[in-house]
Amino acid sequence: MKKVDIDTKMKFLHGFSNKTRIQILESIKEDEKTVSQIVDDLNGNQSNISQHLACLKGCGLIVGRQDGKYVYYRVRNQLVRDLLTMFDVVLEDIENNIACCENHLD
Amino acid sequence: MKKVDIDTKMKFLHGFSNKTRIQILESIKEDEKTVSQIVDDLNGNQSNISQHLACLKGCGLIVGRQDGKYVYYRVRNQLVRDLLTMFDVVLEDIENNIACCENHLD
DNA sequence: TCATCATATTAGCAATCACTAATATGTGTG
DNA sequence: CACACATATTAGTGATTGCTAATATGATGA
Repeated sequence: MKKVDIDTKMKFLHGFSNKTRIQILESIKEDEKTVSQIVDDLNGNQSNISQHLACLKGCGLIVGRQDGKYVYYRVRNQLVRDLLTMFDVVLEDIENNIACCENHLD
Repeated sequence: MKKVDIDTKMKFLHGFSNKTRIQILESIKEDEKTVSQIVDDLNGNQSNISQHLACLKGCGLIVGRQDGKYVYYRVRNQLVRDLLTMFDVVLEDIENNIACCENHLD
């Protein structure tokens, strides 16, 4: 495995550090969507969503393609999808672990 | 897979959103270390590192154990370790992908 | 070409975050 | 007990981030 530059890595990870961005990623995890579909989906503000889409694109997490007057965004590839799934897996595991190890005190 | 609350998830992901925290995680990914060892490792400030350790503990990513006058921290479990590895794998893949798809312009 | 719809960009402000310095707590040892 | 060392906590400040509203760009179709 090639060594990864820490600043590049932080730029990449920054994509996951905001609730709206995570919601966007989840919204388009399985199928591509237009900006307006995403805005509807999240009940969000067009400008705000558009900014976050630009951010996610900059992080390399999503890609967009123009089709007529619409722009479709999707998660870049299967690995990114796997990573999103892994978040849930690890978090669930941690929650169980914390629950079972610390509730002695109740 | 149980459904994961989005705010809990954000709290968890927040752990990965800062360079110092990522460096701490990498520093203790394989073996546990005392706070001062980590401070040395990162060439950091004791107060600052201590705050980030508290944050990472709050995120559920690391655990600490006191041994005499030292506190040893380690990554919570293998799944978290796997997630850290996966960051590198996915990022490397993305970098290659971007490199090969966008350098036509040069 | 003009009007309309989809998306992107910009500016300004409020909220959050990370850092430093100072101080407090806690633990072992003479 | 008193001192030294390891770690945690607090307060204050500067920097970064996210949001909204307004505006700009770009594409379609009458």
